[in-house]
Amino acid sequence: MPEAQTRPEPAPAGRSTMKDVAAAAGVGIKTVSRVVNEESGVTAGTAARVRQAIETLGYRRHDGARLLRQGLRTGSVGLIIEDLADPFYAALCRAVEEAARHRGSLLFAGSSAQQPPRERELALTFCARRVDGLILVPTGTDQGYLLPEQSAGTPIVCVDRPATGLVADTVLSDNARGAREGTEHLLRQGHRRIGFLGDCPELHTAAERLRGYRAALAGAGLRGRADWVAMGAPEPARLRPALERMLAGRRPVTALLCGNNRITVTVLRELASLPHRPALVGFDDFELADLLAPPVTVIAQDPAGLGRTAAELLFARLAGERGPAQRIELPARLIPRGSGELPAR
Amino acid sequence: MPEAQTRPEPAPAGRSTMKDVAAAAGVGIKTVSRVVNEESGVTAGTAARVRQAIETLGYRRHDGARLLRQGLRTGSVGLIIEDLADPFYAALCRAVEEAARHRGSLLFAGSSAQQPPRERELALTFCARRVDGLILVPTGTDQGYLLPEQSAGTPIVCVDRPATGLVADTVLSDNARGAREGTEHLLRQGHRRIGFLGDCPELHTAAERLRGYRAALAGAGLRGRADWVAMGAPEPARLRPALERMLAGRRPVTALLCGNNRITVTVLRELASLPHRPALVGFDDFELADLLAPPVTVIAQDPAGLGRTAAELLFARLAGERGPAQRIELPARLIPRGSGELPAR
DNA sequence: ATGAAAGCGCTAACAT
DNA sequence: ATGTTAGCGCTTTCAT
Repeated sequence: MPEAQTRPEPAPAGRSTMKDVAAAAGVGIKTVSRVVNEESGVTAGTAARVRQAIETLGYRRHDGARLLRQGLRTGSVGLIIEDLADPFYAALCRAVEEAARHRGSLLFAGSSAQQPPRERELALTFCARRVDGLILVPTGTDQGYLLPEQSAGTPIVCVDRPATGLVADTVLSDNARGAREGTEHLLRQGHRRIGFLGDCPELHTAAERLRGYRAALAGAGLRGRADWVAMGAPEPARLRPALERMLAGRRPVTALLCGNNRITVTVLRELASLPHRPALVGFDDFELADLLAPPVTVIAQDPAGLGRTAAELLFARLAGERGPAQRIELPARLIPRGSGELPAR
Repeated sequence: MPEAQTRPEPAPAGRSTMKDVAAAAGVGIKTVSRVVNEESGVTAGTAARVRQAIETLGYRRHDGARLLRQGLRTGSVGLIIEDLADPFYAALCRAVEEAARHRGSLLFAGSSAQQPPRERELALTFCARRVDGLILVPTGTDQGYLLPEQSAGTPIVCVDRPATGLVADTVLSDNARGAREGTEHLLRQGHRRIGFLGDCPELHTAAERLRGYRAALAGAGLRGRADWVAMGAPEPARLRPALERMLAGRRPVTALLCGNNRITVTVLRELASLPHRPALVGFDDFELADLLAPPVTVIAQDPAGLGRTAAELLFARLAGERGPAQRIELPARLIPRGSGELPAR
C-alpha cells in the first residue's frame, strides 16, 4: 500500500548520506552505492529495501564527492562572455549549453562586463572548481594568467576574439571579409564616399572590420578620407557628432558602414529624423531589422555557430585531440534588405 | 632575481595537490593550507618558500575538495529558464548572475526549452551538485519532484510563473494588471472592438493576461466576443488566420492586444502589408520598438527586476530567513509610443 | 610556528 | 551477494 501515508515522512532537514541510507536499510554502505549507481550484484529484495530508505530519507547522491573520488572529469564547462544579456552572446551561450548538454556537461556561465579583472577572476574561479574546460571571449589585453591552467591540462577555447599571450583554439567570424563585402556592396550601388563608424580600434573585431572596409576601398581604387572613419566607444554622445561631421560639408558621405549592432542602432535613431538618409549596412544582424523602414541591410554573423564550433573544439580536446591550436573563421554573410541598396544620389 | 628564468618551469601535466606543494617546499601540508588561505602563523620565510613552490608547480586550490570538507555552502546557484538565448530570459539571467556575484556565488545556467523532463533533469542535477539554491522558471505542470530537495534544505524560488505542487517563494510580473491597463488604454482611444492574441492558455502568464483583458472590457461595460480572442502557440501558421478572422467581416476589431513578444513580432510582420492598420499594444517590450513605424506601444515587464528580486529572495533564505513563502508581483508598465494611440476610425 | 591524524561523502579495490 | 578499508584533496582538531 504505497499510498497509505498521505504524506511521506517529512524528510529531516539537512542532507542524508549513503551512511544514513545504509543504516536505515540495514545494509552496508557499498550496497547503497551499488543500488544508487545501478550496479549489478544486489538482490531484488535488498535493492527494494535500499530504495525505500532512499525515498524515505529523500537521499540524493552528492556528485561533488563522487567526482572528487573518481578524480577524472567534473562534467562541467565554464563560459565567459561579455554579457549574458546581450542577444549576440546569449545566442552563443545557448549553443554552448546545447553542446555541453549532449556530452553530459553542465554550464558555469559568467559575464566579464568588459572588465579584464572580472574575466580573470571568473576564469580562475572556474578552474578552481575544476571545470573540464573553458570557453572564453577574451576581454583583457593579456590572457597569460591562464598559462598554468592550460599546462595543468584544462583546455581553453577562445571565441569571437583571439587571446593574447596564450596559444589556444580560437573561433572567430571572418570580420575583415564581412566588412569588405559590405563595403563592396555599397560600392556596387554607386557609392564613392562611404563612412565607417566602428568600435574602439583596440578591439580585434573592430580593427579587422576597419581593415576590411579599407581593403574594399583600395580594391576599388579609392583613397578613403580620414574623416570618413570614426572609431571609438559606441556612445550616442560620441557617435552623434561623428555622424554629423560625415554628413555635413560640401562632400558628405552617401553611405555608412556601421561596425556593430549598438552602433547601428544608435545611428538609426539619429538618422530617423533626417530628410535624406544615406545608405546603410550594419555589421551584426538583429531582430526586426526587416521591419524597419527601410529594412536594414546587414552583415550577419552566426553567434550560435561560433558557440557550437567552440564547444566542438573543446570537447574534441577533452576526447584526446592533440594537434596544434586551431583557428577557425566562420563566414559573415551579407543580407540585403533595403537600407544598403539605396542609391547614391 | 625572479625574472632570471625566461620561462617558468613548464608545469607538469595534471593538477598538483597540496601534498605536492608541501613536498616541494619541504613543509607540512597544513602549512601550505595556511599560506593558500592566508591564515596567520606562518613565518615570512616559510611562506615565501611555499609560494615559490606553488608558482613552480602551477598549483591551484581544488575548491570542490575544500567545499566537501567544509560541508556548508558550495557558493553556487542554479538557474533554469526557458531559453538562455531569449532576450527576456537573458536579461533575467544576467540580473541573477550579478546578484550571485555580489554574494560570491557562481551560476549554473540551463534552458528547459519548455520541456518538463529537461527542467526536471536540470534541477535535480543541480541539486546533486549541491547548489546552494535554485531559481526556476517552471515549465512542467508539476514541480512536486522538488519537494525532497526543498525539505533537504535547498531553497527554491520560482520566477515568471508559479510552481505547481510546490510551495515556494515566487516572483511574477503583474500580468493581469498589465493586460488590463493595456486594454484600458485602447478603450480610452475610443476602441470598442479589441482583439486579444495570446499564448497557450495553459501558461499562467497567458491566462492572467487574458483575465486582465476581459476585466478591462467588463469594466467598460462591454461584452467581449469569443472570436476576438485567439489563444495558442505563437506560430505564424496559427496567428495569420486568427488575425485575418478578426480583421475581416462587417465588424472587424479596430485594435489588438498581443499577449507576448513573439506574437507581437509575428503580428507586426503580417500587418506590415495592410493599408489600414489596427491600433496595437504588445505585452513585453523589445529593442527597436521605438524605431518601427508607427513606434510600438507596449506593456513592459522588468526582466532584470524579476531576476534580481528572485535572487534577493533566494539569498535571504540562505541568510536564514524563515517566514512563509512569499509571492511578489512586479508592476508591468505601459509605454505609449504610437501604435497604441491610433484612433478607432 | 608547525605538523600529524581524522574525516567530508563518495567509490575502487579488495575481502568475505 | 555483501561488506570493509583506504583514499580523492582538502580543512579541522589537536599535538608539539
